[in-house]
Amino acid sequence: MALYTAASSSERIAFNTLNRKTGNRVKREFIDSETGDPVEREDQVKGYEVENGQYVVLETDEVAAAIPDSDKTLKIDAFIPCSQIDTTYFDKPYYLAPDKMGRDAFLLLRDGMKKQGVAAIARTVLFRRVRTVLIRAHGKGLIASTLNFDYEVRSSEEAFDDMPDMKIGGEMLELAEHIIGTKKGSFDASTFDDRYEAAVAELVKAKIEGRSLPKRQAPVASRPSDLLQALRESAGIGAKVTKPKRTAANANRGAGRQKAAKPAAKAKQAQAPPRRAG
Amino acid sequence: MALYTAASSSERIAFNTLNRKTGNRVKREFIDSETGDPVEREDQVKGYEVENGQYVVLETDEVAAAIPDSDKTLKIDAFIPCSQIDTTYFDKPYYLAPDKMGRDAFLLLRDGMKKQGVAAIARTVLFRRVRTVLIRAHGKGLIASTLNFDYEVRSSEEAFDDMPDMKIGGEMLELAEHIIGTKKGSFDASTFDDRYEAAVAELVKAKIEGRSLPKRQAPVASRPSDLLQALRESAGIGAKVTKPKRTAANANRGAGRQKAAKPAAKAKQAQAPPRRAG
DNA sequence: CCAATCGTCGAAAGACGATTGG
Repeated sequence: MALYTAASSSERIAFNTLNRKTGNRVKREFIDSETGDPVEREDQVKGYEVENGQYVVLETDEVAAAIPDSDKTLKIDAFIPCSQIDTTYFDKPYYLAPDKMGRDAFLLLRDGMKKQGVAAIARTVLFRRVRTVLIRAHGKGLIASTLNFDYEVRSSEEAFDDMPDMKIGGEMLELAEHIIGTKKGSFDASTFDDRYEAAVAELVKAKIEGRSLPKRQAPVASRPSDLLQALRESAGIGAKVTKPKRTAANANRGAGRQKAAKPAAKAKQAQAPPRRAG
Repeated sequence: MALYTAASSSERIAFNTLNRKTGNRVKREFIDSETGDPVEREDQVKGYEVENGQYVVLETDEVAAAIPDSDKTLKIDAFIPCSQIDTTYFDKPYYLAPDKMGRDAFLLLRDGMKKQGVAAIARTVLFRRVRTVLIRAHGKGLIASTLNFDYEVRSSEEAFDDMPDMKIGGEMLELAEHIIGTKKGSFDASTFDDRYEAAVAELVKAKIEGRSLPKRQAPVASRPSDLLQALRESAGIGAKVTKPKRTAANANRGAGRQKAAKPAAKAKQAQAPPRRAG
């Protein structure tokens, strides 16, 4: 079977960090916190803090030995009724498709599960961990969701600790149901848009075109991929663009590193945590 | 309303990187990729790569201006039938509990939704983005799942591109259903254990106790939190523990940084501090 | 090339964001 990532934030606008003074990209170097000397990769070891400032040292290969062997298979443990699934455990979704070999078995699994109204609990090694996955029929194929480990999911008891054990009934409940009835809608993913992403895209576009952005204009929400397309088109127009000076010797290195470019604008964390809503 | 993280990997064993030669912790410094000079935080700006090596510069405050204002509320857009929900969009789960003020409204919402078999689609600002969340009744309270943005979820079309449009029927399907029937189980989160985590915990424990670990022993799968407890108990026994040398001048800084240390041996948080969103 | 990892920051035991492994 082949796994395809079903959800990914890779379409987001990606930035690199630059040095304002030179326009060059920035890279990070690891230095000793006491001596300030650079620490090469082969001198970096893992430390488990036993007590304040006391560490047990673990060598890279010792940690690597703990990684489970991957036989690249997906082993089904059991089939469970779809009604029993606790979605709190859901981690990431992957589409599952058959490879050349297992097409018949794949279709049998899909249709058998669909007919019985069950999902499969399976295990597979994914990124160094043995992951439990939940497999369900999904359209023409299957969808596998990795499940959080038991220790990762908190009990709701604490959160609902001082919840009154009271049930609403009678007229009040009818009123609530009426209000709910007036706001019926449907699950429409096209409304799940990302205004921050749109605003950042608009900002970049304005910069490229040499415009200044009106303060706090409400950005038009649209698919970032459309905006990326627009950005690419705008790019030719040119504006305040910084071209880093580079030495001939470094030209290749720099080009290679562009691939590593990573997403996401981190600006100031304007979000102070405790927030009241609702 | 208050939001409580329902799933977190914070109970995992966390390491710090050490310099093998000195036993000191390592920290990272940002340096200019061409000149090699350190780049201070205030000189770090975002660059959007327009073309190979050409960047549009975005200042931190410009990017920050794109962050939506948070009025700290949770606005319900609509109620949708639970049957319509596409779990491919699920991102992270949060428990929702009422604050002092809104207890009645909370219970009305919970019981009204439960009775009608619907979930609420709402919006709130979470970590700089306006997020769409799906709210459902869950035990005594509510659970809110952030939903992936539309552009983050891939169409399954590509993955299921060359899936034969064939349906299994008759005897073969019956056989499949029979096999499924023989492997019926239940959704049991206690079996969702993390063998890698357990093996790493065992490795650390062995190190602390001065044992050497048998090669590739099959680690006993148990809750990492139990293992962490065991580690704490072992810690007194002492073994090969590295104590970083520190200068008097750095003692305070070092102590301060310990807080920053991801508490590997973190005792279970009595109660996760609620993020207020309500 | 993408996605998961990893270390750090800072307060939220969570998210960011550069890096690297598959």
